[in-house]
Amino acid sequence: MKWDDLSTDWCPVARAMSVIGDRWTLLIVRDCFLGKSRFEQFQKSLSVTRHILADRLKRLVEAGVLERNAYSSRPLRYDYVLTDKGRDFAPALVGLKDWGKKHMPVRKAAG
Amino acid sequence: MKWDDLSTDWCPVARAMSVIGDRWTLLIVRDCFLGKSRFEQFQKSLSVTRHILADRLKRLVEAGVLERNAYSSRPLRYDYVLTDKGRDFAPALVGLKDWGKKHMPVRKAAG
DNA sequence: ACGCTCCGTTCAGAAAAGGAACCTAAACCC
DNA sequence: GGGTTTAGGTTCCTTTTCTGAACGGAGCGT
Repeated sequence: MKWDDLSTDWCPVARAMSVIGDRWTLLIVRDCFLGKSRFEQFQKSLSVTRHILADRLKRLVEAGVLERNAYSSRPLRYDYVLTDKGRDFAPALVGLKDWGKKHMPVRKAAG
Repeated sequence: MKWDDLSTDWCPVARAMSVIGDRWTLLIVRDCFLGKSRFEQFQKSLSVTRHILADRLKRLVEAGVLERNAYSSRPLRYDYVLTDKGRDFAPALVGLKDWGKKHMPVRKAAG
């Protein structure tokens, strides 16, 4: 199965993964829920390379999860905000958060 | 940020992603919920390369999401079943499913 | 003995990610 | 008006990861 084929899979989980099933993509969406919206904010928050960040933002916009808006016209700057589709991702994010909170305590190793 | 560093991130979503935030890992877990448990079953279902499948199963076992059990001792065969930690992932999976169902209809392109 | 099933492992080539430097365009600073 | 800073990318090269396909081992049927 190729990555792109996921988007037409019979399983809705697989189709969801075709958009957010990436190392960084879901964390970008999380950051959006936490109020971040700008390239530099994501980059500092995630320490992801600018290269990858630009790519993932573009994909999220193409997928309709984020919207790219000019928040300043004089220096012409863009930011990224959640669409309805993106905001609707909240329950899934909460599910992941709850699981992480319960089953992934912050410790390096057992012992 | 490195992949491994996610497991000690302050954010529980990030810590969750350190385990299941991979192309295939979450789909393997989904298959487990759908009753699959054997290497060949996962491989046929996901069309993932055997190499990667073996690696992801090992990680899931190490993370305590799956358990590796011998289901046959004479030819000595193993399968993988959800632990409590793994079963507890159900709500997150449902969240992803709902979002995929609502926002990722099965069509190639918008018309 | 030969092939089949099942669970992997190994290897070469392709794709993706990482890291750092560079670019544009305007603003701000003196 | 020249140098620096801010913001949002892009480009390049190296390293890591993934893919595809073949191989291995251990039992089982015939």
